[in-house]
Amino acid sequence: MDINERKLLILKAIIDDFISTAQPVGSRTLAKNYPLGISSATIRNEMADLEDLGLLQQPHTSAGRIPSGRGYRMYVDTLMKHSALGRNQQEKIRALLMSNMIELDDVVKQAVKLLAQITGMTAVISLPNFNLSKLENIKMVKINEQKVLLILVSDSGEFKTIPLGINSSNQQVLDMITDAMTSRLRGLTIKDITLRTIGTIKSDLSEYGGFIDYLMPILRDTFRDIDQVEVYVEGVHNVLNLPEFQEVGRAQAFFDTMESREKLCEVLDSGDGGGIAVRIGPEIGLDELADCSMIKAAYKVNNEPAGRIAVIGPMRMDYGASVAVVDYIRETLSEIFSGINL
Amino acid sequence: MDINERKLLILKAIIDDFISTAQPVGSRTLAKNYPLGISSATIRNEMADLEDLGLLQQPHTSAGRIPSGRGYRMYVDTLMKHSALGRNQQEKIRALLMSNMIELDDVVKQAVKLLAQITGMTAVISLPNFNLSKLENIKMVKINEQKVLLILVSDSGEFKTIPLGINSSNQQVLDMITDAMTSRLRGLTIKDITLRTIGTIKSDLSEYGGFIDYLMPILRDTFRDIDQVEVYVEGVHNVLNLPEFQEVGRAQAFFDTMESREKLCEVLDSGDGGGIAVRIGPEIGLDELADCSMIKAAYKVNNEPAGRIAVIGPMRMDYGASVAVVDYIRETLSEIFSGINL
DNA sequence: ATTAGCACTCGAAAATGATGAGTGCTAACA
DNA sequence: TGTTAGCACTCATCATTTTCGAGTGCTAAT
Repeated sequence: MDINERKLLILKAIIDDFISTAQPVGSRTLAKNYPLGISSATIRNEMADLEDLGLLQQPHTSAGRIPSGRGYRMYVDTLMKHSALGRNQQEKIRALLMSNMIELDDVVKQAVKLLAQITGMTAVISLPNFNLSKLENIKMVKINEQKVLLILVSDSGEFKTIPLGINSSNQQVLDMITDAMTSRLRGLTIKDITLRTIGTIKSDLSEYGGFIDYLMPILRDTFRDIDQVEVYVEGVHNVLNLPEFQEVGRAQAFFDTMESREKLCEVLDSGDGGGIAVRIGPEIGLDELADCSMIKAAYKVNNEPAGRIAVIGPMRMDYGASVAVVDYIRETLSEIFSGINL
Repeated sequence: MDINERKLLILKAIIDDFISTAQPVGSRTLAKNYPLGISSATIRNEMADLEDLGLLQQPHTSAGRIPSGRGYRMYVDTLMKHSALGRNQQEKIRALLMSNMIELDDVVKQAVKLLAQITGMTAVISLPNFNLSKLENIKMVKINEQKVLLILVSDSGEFKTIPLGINSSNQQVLDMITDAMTSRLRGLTIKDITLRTIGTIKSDLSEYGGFIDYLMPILRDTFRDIDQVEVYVEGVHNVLNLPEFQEVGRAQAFFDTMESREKLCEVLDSGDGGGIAVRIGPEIGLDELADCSMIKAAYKVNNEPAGRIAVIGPMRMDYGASVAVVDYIRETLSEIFSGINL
């Protein structure tokens, strides 16, 4: 038995219905609510075939059918309607994201909030890894007798501040040191900085020997420790509105997963870099999310792939709408971050 | 009918039992499990009296009794056992909080995590309001052609960084300006800074007229906008383990409340500044938390009241243990923050 | 190939009933 | 007079049964 046009039409109708009602859908309701032009009996036969093909499944004998993972996959790949985002929602997104924010972080935080709010699911976004951007400038500012603020500026205009507990020193000395560091380190990524690199700086500054000996180990440790990728999550609690999360245990497991930065990173970073990706159930690659789906995309900074943006929700999500939102936000972010030093 | 020693003993037993089982407690179990030396019938009579006194209540006719708000109040005020924290837990807390952290923020974040973890409930902590600390130093660091980092240092050694979108200028000019600002503003709190104060700075720097005209409105807006109190929340999801939050709706309402910075601030800041406070149900002063309890305390920085720390959980919480933890953490924080410029 | 008809399945919801923890009251007792 | 044993009564909880209906698969007629 092979799959034909009509079977696909029925599959689409079933999935559409299930997505909006969260109830197994039977032949009668299908015949009634969708203009398929065939009777429920015929639909029944086709549904049995679709089940044999592994695209549908039955929770129990006398229930309707629900889509299987493979069913959703086929739906997403070939059946679903790719709706574009409404004009007014586009406006809203642009307005909020383009309202004069100075820092990339702020824009990204706003974006993830928006994404969660619009989709009613959980949104996740990762920031470009600071480690991988090239250093442009290094500064140290004396805050008080015990504290110095280290400022690392990247060539894309992002910066990172790191407070250091360093005993008294004067600003001139700090400036000399950071000037030397900047000339040695400019153009390198943080990952590139090795013990040797730091050693060369020391030799430039023999006059401040003692202080340098004190400072360098601290800087070495600092550079070594800047490696966490920032991930922002929003709308975790939204899932409580969905029928599939009505058991507290289920919800709790989801929350736990969403609190694990590593798991999220793993899930975000897996797979192709390119366009927009829809991961269904086990495709996500994480047991805890085996009955969820994820839509993710990479946004760009200066036309280079930078961070990832994703929506996570039940398998039964409105793929069409969600893809549209993720795509539009990805596009808007990439546009905002294109070619400008914020 | 007045309240006597025995009634109090029974009340205490009931509350102790209810706290650990979350089940209405009846006369028989009470007689069986507690060495009260009287029969269940007598206990029944006393319980009826306690109910008349408004200290107990009955979910329905044929159930046991549960404590009322007033019952808990009496329990907390006069009956409960004030347990001290175990030696090893004390060690753990000290070790974690005193491990060389440079910033007050970091210590506080660690503290709130600990508090949530130890109590198994939700922990909230507010940071000292930066607005109210005296300015010690002001710096501006040029990040790149479009961006300047404003650094405000308080006399307690805390600082705040604020990125400003300011077009090109050179570091010398920025230094001149911040020197002037520092000498004018040192010792003031941010709240003290008015339009007039800013005006006086301008007159000091007539030579940079144009740039000042450009800069001042930005600074004015910046100062005006630094007024949010930071609040950290941890362990919101812990409540899902408690029987009183097994209905999703209930949990959701709680989560929503915990996400509202304003509500939390309101609740934290209300009432006396002094020692440790236990707020039971409606005493919290927030409808959404009317069936929760909160234990809160103020910690000190440099021996001045600074931020608040609190645990929020169901009315049926282990008050003795929770008070002990909150108290110990408050004390440890105050100690860490005493007299030292971090 | 399609569909009407029918017997059958099985979960969900409602109805029923047993259980038992709990109460209040009364009367007997120390 | 305070305490307690005894008893009738209440009522949530749980298990069992019943009913209901949406849904299925199969067969025979179109």
